[in-house]
Amino acid sequence: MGIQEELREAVSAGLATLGIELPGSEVHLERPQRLEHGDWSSNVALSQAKQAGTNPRQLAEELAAALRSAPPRFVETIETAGPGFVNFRLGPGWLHEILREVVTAGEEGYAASDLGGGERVQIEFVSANPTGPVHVGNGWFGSYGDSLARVMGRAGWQVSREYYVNDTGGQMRSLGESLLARRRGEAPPEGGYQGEYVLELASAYEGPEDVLEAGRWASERILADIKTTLARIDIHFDEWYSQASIEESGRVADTIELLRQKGHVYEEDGAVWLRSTDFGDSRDRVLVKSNGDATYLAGDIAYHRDKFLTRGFDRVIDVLGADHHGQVASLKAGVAALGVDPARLEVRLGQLVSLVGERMSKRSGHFVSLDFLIDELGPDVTRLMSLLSSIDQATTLDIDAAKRESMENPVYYVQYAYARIASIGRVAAERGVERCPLDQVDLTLLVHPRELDLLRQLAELPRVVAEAATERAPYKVTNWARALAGSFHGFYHDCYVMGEDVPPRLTQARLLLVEAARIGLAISLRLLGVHAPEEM
RNA sequence: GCCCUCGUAGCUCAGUGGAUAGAGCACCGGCCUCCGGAGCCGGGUGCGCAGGUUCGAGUCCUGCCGAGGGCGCCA
Repeated sequence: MGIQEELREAVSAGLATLGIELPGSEVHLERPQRLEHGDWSSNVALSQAKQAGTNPRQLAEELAAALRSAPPRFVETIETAGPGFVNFRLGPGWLHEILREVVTAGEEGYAASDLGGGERVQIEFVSANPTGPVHVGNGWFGSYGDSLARVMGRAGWQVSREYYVNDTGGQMRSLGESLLARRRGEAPPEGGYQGEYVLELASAYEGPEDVLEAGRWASERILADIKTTLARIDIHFDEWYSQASIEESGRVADTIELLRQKGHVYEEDGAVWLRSTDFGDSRDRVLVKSNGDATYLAGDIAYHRDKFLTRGFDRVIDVLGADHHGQVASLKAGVAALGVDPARLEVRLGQLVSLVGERMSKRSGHFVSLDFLIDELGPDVTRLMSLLSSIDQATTLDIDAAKRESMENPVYYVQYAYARIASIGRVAAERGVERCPLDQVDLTLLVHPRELDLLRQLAELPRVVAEAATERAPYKVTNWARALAGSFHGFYHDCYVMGEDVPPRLTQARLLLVEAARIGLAISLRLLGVHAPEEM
């Protein structure tokens, strides 16, 4: 049982002596923002006072008194403060226990959990149309989706990463027309693809003057480039799922038939409609156009039928740009019509990324490619920039500013901490200082405020990873990594590991602390997809 | 017109209904005899506006203002 659970149980027991029944699992505990408020704090007196028929301050006082008579482990003082908080100040022992835990669990085990209970979740992200290079926005949500997958994986979900490849007729034809036009030395048709890349592809194309075949050929080349680009920022997929394959296999028609059998479909004006209003949509939607073609929605429903009913994912998370907001209700309705609980489909809409003075559009050819951004900033900066804040936050990226600031960038701040740790290791090796086994190190020597601050930070990582997973918010890991790096730099400055006046036993304890910091940083950087460099 | 998301320091952003709202950047001062100065220490009244809910609101509700996005037999 960790210290947090022990405190919860103690509070629960203390409340019981006052005639208030509240299970330990429901006791709210938090780490106060200010150190003067102790190491742990509970607001139960505030939340329970009303039911108990007393005022919060009085209840807090009574609870504190009850707890003082049988203080939990490591607790040194119990105080009441503010409107009725009960604050616990702990001795450094609990932090030494954390240190032991971090080093024992190591890079693979620390902050890993079974929170997801092995639930099979598919995360679909990027899914950019293979009609042109991926742009900055794709990379932004790509980093998000990939790090979310890493975070949820560490928190006990069984995660699969998927890219939906939109390689169906209409777009392939348009791409093919643009390609063939370029090969003939003409401008692409109205509404075609104007980008430079089409010109390059056209000069390499040696196939027949067939629009569809030219389009398919081009999209394959483009998709290969997309894979290469995403791999530069360490994004890889378990599955590249072809939309055309669903159509060609007849599963779209099949799905529409299934919906018809379930009575959710009707015909009007020569088209086939889904009665999506029965499932919360604002209007009914067309599944088959009057010209006989299936709509995008029909394909998307068939695709999600495959996700849920054929492949059997417990949960599906679609990461989309906010510009896809309009299709969410229809897709959820379609899923519900199939008999799948729509709550199992989670759509994360990311606010759009804009660039200073740029308007991105693939068709017009005006966009900043992800490759360009990586060339400018490097893979680590590119990746971390997009994981600096919530995807609910609309951002305007200023590439020039990012370059100017690159030496002051948070990435370097964090990586520098890692490099310093590695450097300590090298110096220790040079001086022949070897690390003792864990059970021979006297951790009680670690009492410097900087040391304890670093340990407090390390203690947070399991909670941060769990929160990042359940809230689908990998940027929380970024915040933690920055905070840990800050704690480490402070420690590094004030606490020499192998300084002249540092006794060997303290050196040993600090070496272990440094190793724990390294483990924490390595874990967080790996979750973020950023390198942990030995040197810079 | 209707719907969704977002408005926090000069800038980029944190902030499970809790205590004196925090970081980084930029700006101004300090700090190298020892493990990397890409570092450390100090310098700060800003929650778009107005109501409401309650012991307590940056956080929840309503309205307004502002920004972005959506409302196709496009994908």
